[in-house]
Amino acid sequence: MVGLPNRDRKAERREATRQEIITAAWEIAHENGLTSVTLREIATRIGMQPPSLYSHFASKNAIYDAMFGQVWRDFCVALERASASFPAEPRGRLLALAGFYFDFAVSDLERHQLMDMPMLRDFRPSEEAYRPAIECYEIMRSVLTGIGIHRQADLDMYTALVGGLVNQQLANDPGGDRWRDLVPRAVGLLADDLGLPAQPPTSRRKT
Amino acid sequence: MVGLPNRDRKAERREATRQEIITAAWEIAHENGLTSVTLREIATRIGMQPPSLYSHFASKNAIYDAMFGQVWRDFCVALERASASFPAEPRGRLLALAGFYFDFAVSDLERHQLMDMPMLRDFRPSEEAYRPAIECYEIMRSVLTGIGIHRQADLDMYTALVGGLVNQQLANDPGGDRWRDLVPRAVGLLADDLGLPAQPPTSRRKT
DNA sequence: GTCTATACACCGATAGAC
DNA sequence: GTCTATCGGTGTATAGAC
Repeated sequence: MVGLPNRDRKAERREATRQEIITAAWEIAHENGLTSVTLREIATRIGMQPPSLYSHFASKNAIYDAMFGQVWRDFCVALERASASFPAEPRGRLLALAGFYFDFAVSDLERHQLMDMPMLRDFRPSEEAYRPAIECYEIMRSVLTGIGIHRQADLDMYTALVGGLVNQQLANDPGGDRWRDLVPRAVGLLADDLGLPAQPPTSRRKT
Repeated sequence: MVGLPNRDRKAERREATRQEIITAAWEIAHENGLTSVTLREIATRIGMQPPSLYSHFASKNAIYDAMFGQVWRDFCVALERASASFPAEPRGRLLALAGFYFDFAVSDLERHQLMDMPMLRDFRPSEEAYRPAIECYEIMRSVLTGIGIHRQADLDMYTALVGGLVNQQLANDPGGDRWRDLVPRAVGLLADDLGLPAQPPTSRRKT
């Protein structure tokens, strides 16, 4: 009896090639900047002719789109995993969330530009690629809600604060710690403003 | 006696043409984005052939350079003029400075991108064009110093805070007020943290 | 100083053979 | 699915006539 193969080798090979293309695109982005990704250069790196890429992606923007979706999925997974270990205590939890986002964003400029900045003039993520981004935002919001941060104005203040630190770090001290070191202080300011309960003294023996 | 003309009409005409070019470049930047400025399009708008622009600027980046220098000079003048009317009282003065910068930055996205963001891949301002930017920074710093803000970490916190609000406003609510409305609150937080004296009650009759 | 003509190096995308 | 060949377009910049 001739059944269907239980592994679709063809589909696997196809997916592997798509990944090769995306990986090469990230390589170029990291070396020469996000806007320097070209079909020619991708093709050269993976040993193809440029037109062959159209067998796997409908256009150059479709490649950006796949990159966008993937990094947001990555962030989603990393955030969900990390948030399980965040402290339960509100201030510690807020600081952990801010620090996690800061470190993730700052560790890869081009990724940050694709995820959070409108750098590519005529690229708009498809609805499908945007879905993980929304999912991510919901996870972050649920963490903040759990701390007691509900009002939109408070969320806006939080995003401006953390985003501002990230941008200054990337723009003025890439690879350094100048604004990273300000994260606890900035989060503390916000926590005071929001009236979060003061952090309990750490590892005090029971009295 | 044949003297030198007291007005150099030729030089004046030349300067006027340079200005025409720069103005056209800003027009394009505002309509289609900073990176969409091309020599072809500039030439078309002022009724020239593209190569003719090289009689006035050595390269496309030289045009960006002139734009960069000019907007920073404009900001310098505006800031110096406005700061004369800032309140003397520290908290009011800090808020006035932050508000002034916020409004200036937010009122023109492309100008902000040229002044404060590294958007143009292979454009680095010349030393001459950068000079007004430094002068500006010194004016801002002197205002902050006058309030009692000296430490680098405090200045860094200020720039991150205000810059963060600006970026969120431009990215997520262009033309709106969502983050503009948070400026007083954010500045208040920072003022508290720095221990600035509390603002006196406004327009209290003398007692 | 402005023009015409052109060089040169790219780019994304398509057609059609194999 | 990959190739070759090519199209039609972008862009900056230079040479030389006027």
